[in-house]
Formats: sequence, C-alpha cells, structure tokens
Amino acid sequence: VVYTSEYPIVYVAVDVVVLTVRDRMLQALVVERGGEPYLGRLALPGGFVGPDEDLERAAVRELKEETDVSTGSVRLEQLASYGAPDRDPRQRVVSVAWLAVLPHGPEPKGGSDAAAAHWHPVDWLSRRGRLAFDHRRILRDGVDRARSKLEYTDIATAFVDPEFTIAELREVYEVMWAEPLDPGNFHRKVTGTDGFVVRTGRFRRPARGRPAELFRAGREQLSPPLTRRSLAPGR
Amino acid sequence: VVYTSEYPIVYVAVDVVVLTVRDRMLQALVVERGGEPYLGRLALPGGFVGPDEDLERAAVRELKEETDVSTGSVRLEQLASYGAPDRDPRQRVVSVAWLAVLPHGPEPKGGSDAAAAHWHPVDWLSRRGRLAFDHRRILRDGVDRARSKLEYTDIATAFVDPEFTIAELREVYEVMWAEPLDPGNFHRKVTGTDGFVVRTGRFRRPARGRPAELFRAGREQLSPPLTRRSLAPGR
DNA sequence: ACAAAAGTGTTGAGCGTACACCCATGG
DNA sequence: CCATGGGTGTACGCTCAACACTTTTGT
Repeated sequence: VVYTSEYPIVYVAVDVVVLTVRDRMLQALVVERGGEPYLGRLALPGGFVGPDEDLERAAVRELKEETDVSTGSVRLEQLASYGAPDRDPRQRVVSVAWLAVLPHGPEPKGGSDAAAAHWHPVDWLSRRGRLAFDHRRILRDGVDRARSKLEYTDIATAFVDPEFTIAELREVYEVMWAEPLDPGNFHRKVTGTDGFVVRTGRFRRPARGRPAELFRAGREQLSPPLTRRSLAPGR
Repeated sequence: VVYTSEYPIVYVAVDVVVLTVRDRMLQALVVERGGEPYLGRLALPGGFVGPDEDLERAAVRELKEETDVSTGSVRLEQLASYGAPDRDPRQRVVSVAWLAVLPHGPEPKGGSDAAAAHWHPVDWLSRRGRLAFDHRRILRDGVDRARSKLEYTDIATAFVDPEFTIAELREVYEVMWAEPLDPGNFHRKVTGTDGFVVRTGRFRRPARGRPAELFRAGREQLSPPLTRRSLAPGR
C-alpha cells in the first residue's frame, strides 16, 4: 500500500524513558539498534505511531514489547516532543517522548534478541553511553522531570512495590537526589504529608532490625510539597 | 506535487496558547476559523509545520502571523502534544502545543481579516467560548502551566514590560491566582528572592501616590520559590 | 491637609533541622 | 548481650503572615 499526501510527509514516533532504581542506582531501559541508522548504538525504546493509535497507547505498546510489565503498575506521563528537522538522518520524524517509572527494574523480555533491552545506570548512559539520535537529551529531560516531580507528586511510589516501607521510599529519594536523608525526619515528613502514604497495619521484617510498617500510595498531589531544600539542607 | 509514503500519513501541526493580562483579566489570543471544520468557531492560532521547519520556529511563525510582537519579547515554551486519532475530523493530526506570554496584550494584526485574531478573557473562553478541536483542553493546560510556573520561575516578568514596578508584577500574580496579595509582603518577598528582579534606580510616577522604583527581570529560576501558600494563605 | 500608593518594621506562630533517644528484632 | 534499622521526642532557629507605620507624591 502506498499513501499519498499533498503536504510534505512527517513521521510521528514515540520514545519512552523507562526509569527504575536497581542496586541503589537510577537506571534506564535501552535497546541496541539492529538497523541503520545508528546500527549497534543504544537507543530508547520507541517506534512509529500506528494509523489509528492514540499517542499514549503507542507508548504503552512500545514499553510492553520490551518488558513483561503489566500495564497496571506503569505510570506513563508525556515528557515533550522533539522535532528538529535533522534529528533523524533518513526522514523528518517528530517524536513524542514519554516517561515511565517501574518498580525494581524487572528483567526485560527476550534477552536473546539482537535488539534486546537492558537496564543501564543513567549516570553511565549520559556520560559514556553514546545514544542514538537525540536520545541523550530526551533521557536527560526525563530524569530531570522525575527528579523534580519527587517534590510535589507521589511519583516516588511508582519506583517501589504496591506495598512498601518508608525506608524503601527514602532510598528512592536518596538515589534520585544523590544525597543521604535523615531517616527520622523523612519518616515524619512522609507520614505527616496528608494523603501521601496510607498505613496497611502490616509489617515486613528486614534482614536486621525492627520490622517496618508497610504502606500503600495515597493521593497523587502532595501538599505541602516535600522540598529538597527541607529534606536535604546543609550537611 | 504529491508525496508518497509506505506508512499511514500523520500531519504535524503547532498550536499556540498566547496569554496576556489586560484590564485585570487573564486573556488569550484566538482566531475565528475561516474554513471547515469548525467554520466560524474560535480556535488557538496554529497551523501545519513546514517540511524543514523546526517545531519552535513554526510556533513563532504562527504567532507572528497573528500579532505584531517582536520575537525578542516573546517567551515560548513547549506545553505538550495532542494526538487523539479523532481530534481532527479530516485526517490524523498531531499537534504540538506551545505557551507564549506577552506584555499588555498588544492589538493583533489585520483586524479586518475574516480570520482576525482577538483577545478574549480566559474565563469566558473556557466557559461560554466553544473552541474548535480540543483547543479548550489545550488552553486549560496552558493556563495551568503558566499559573504554576509563577511560583518557581520568573514567568510573571513576561507579562509586563522590560522595566516594571513591583505593583505591576503583583497585579500579574493577583490576576493569575484570582486573589489579592498583601502589597508589603509581596514587595519584600520579590525583592528579597535572590536574582528575581534587578533595581534600575529609575522611578515611575503613578496617577496617585509615591513613585515606584522600576525593575528589570533577573534570573529565570527562583529559589526559594514564591509559594502561593505563603503569599496568599488564609484570608 | 488629605488621600493614595510605595515601601519598611515588627511580632507571634509555626515549621523544620539536627540530634538524642527509645523500640523491636536477629545473632 | 550487642548491633542494626525503625521510629519518636524535642529544642533552637528561621521564615513568614498580619498589620502597623513611615515615605512620597497629587490635589
């Protein structure tokens, strides 16, 4: 089938910045490109939008094709669109980028594929990792967005399991902001911020020490926010 | 000329939410549609992206075609992209929306055109104004963005002239948040927030009362932010 | 002199940082 | 018993909302 248009053709794609915390590092999901251009380079998962496909649905589909994550546990949010005329050497492509946050970095699908997806630390990707297209920029924008949303939304709860301890939540903030937080003050602040977390009454036994209470995520917008200034001041 | 593609064709457009404060009201620039679909309805200024045109450049071009504003005094920021398959009844169109903020709502160009642009209060547009396509949603997203950016950026300075008084800046906040602010505390907060505003040493005489010092905009990011909570609490 | 708007002083309340301390478990 | 991590108590310092007050103009 050949499609025709009286206007110049612009392709529309989606790319997804998929973030997780593994081994106390912020990591992102990338695939190795199996074709030109940028053959063999790392790239964000993504692809073209289907003819009658909603943009968000396309992002979900691309994400599912790379991981085994169930849709329910993914939080997808639109980041921005990237449309520099020369961002793809083949033809004009405008890409709508999305941010997804997963708990615990599940193993990606089909590890034997040529285009297998892998987790890599964001620090490494943005320094030594030579990403295809403008994906380094997109990754940076996604990380910046997640980092700032920690303050005024419950996005941190998307990095942990549905039931989590306050210490697990604290680890997310510590990794994202790359600084240690006072455990006591963090606990008080999180449990004291209106509907941020909800007690379950159940507990989990850590390797050592007193059992920690399990919580579930509450409302999405935090007020007052958990400012970085207030959680990680001088030190 | 006819262009061909082996993939389904998606058109890429830009739409611009242009905001200003006039007559103590937040107003937006809209055009009356001169063709189908939505003939005669109000719509955000916008149009298709040129074949080798950057997205931001397309937004600037559309804005210039409707107003006489010089590029320098416009602040453009990407809002989001809208791509529901049925958002345009003719064909698949993905629109990249932008936010622009102007001082004082200059008169739009070519007031005699059928597709003349006009300022309308945002309140009216979002209630009684029946906007074309999903532009009501885009307008709301743009207003929400501007409103929240008042707290942690200097976006308010884009609503006033390059040299402005603190009272003019306060009017922007009062209109955007729809609540009166304490003049004294506002003055202290703004002048005390590190590089937000810079004294010029010059003054302006108001109709009545003591002359007000003129300031210029300083750095873009505010720290600490001017929180709405702290500026407009109980009352 | 008075009204009006700009701008400064002041104070009590509340928040948050730092750190001490207690709690509950495993070894 | 000790070590370890979970969680609470507490006090000093800082911010800031409220509002009184001073400054500088036009009429």
